[in-house]
Amino acid sequence: MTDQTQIRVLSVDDHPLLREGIAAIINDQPDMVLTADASSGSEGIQKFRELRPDITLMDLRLPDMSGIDSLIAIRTEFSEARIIMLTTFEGDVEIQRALEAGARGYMLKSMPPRELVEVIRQVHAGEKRVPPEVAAHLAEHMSDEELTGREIDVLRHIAGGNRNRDIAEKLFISEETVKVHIKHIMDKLGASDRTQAVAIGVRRGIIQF
Amino acid sequence: MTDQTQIRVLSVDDHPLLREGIAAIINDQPDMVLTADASSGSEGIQKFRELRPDITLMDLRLPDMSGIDSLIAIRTEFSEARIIMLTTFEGDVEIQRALEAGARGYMLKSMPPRELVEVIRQVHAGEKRVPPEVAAHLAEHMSDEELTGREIDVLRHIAGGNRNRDIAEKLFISEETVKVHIKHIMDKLGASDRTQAVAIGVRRGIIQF
DNA sequence: AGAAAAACTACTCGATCGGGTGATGTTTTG
DNA sequence: CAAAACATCACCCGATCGAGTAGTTTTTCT
Repeated sequence: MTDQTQIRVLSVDDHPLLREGIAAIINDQPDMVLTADASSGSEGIQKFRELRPDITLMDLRLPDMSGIDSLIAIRTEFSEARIIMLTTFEGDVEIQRALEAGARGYMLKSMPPRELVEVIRQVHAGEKRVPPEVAAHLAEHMSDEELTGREIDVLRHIAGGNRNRDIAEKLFISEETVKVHIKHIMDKLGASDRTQAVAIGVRRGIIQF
Repeated sequence: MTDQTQIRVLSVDDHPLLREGIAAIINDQPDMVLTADASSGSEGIQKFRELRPDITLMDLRLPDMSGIDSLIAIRTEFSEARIIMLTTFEGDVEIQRALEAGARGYMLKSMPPRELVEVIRQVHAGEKRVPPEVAAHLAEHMSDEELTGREIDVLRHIAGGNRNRDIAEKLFISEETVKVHIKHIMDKLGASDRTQAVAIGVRRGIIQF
C-alpha cells in the first residue's frame, strides 16, 4: 500500500477537528498518506525525527511554541524538510517570516480541500506555492517596514489602554522615548493615531489577544 | 442502518476542512449520522427544511448571513429545532445573543471530538449544554451592558482611526454626541480610553476585521 | 399611552496626544 | 570598519481627548 510514489504527510495542529478534516482529505487521495499527526510544536518536531515525512503541514499558532520556531527547529536539523504552513488568517504578518524561514508553501485553512492537496503535490514536486490571496497581501505590505521588538512592546501597552506616562514607567524609559516609538509605529503602519495603530496591529497579527 | 435511535446531524460551516473533520467524527459514532452539510446560512436553512435533522451544528460566522440570523430563521419556522452553535473564539459576544435566540448548546471549535459528540448527545436528550470555559466567560460579562447599535457604529469608526470630528461628519451628528457615545462605550467596556475600547471590542467580537 | 432606553446637543476645562526638531550612545549588518 | 538601524532623551506647541454637567427629542417596549 505504502508504495514509493505515495506522499507521506505529517500534520501538526492543535485543533482536533481540523486534524480530523486534514486526515480525511489526505487519506482520500490515492497518492498520499497521513503518516502521523501532532498537536504541539515539540511533538511535531519529535514525530518529524522519527518519520521523516515528505511533507509537513504546520499550523502557525501552536500551544507550546510558534509554528515558525518549530519550522526553524526542524529545518535546522533537516534542511531538506518540505514544510507547508497553515493559518486561519489571511493578513497574518507571520507569512513573510515563515517564508523567509524556509516554508515551502503557505495555505489558508479556509481553502477548499482540492487546493490543499494540489499545493501538497506541487511542494512535493519541488515547487514553492503560495496562494494568490496571500501573495497579494505580501505584495501589498512587502515595502512596509517591520516593527522593532521595542515598538511591538509599546504597541501592546497601547492596546492595554495605557497612557504614554504609564508605558514609560512600565518599560523604564522616559515618556519622550515612548512618544518617539509611537510616532515610528504610526508611520510604519500608516495609522493616523494610536487607536488605528492597534487596530492595524491586530489585523496584521502583530499583536495577539 | 438509519434506525430510530440514530441522531441525524446537519452541519453548517463555510470551512471545508472543518466540515470534513466534523463529518469524520460524527460518522464515527454508532449512534449518529451526518445527514447533510451546508456552507452558508441560506443553504443551511434550506437543508433544514428538507431534512429536519435532530441536531444542527451552526458556525457563528458564515459568508452570507450570521449564524444567529440563520438560527432565528430556522427556529421561527421550526421552534423545536435543536441547534448547537460552533465558534473559534472563546470570548465571542455572540454567545449570549445566540443562547437568547434559542441555541441549545455552544461549542468551541478547539474542543476535543469526544466533548463535541457528548454535547450533541446531551442536547439531543433535551439538555442545554454550554462548556465551562464559555460559561465562565458568560458569567464574567453577564452584568456588562451591551453596546447599542449606534455605539457599535461609533466604535467601528474609532477603530478606523477617525477623530471625533470625522466620526461626527460621517454619521451626520454633532461632535458632542460622538463624545457622549464614546463615554458610554468606555464605561460599558471598562476601558480607560478609546484605544483600549477598540482592543476590548475586538477581543469580545463586537467589531470584526 | 406611559415609562424607559437610546440618541442627540451644548459648554467648560484640564489632561493627553502627536508633530516638529535635534541630539547621543549602542547594536546590527553589509 | 563604516553605514544604517535602533533606542534613548529633551523641549515646544497646537490639536484632540475625556470628564463633568445638563438638557431635549426620538425610539422602543410594556
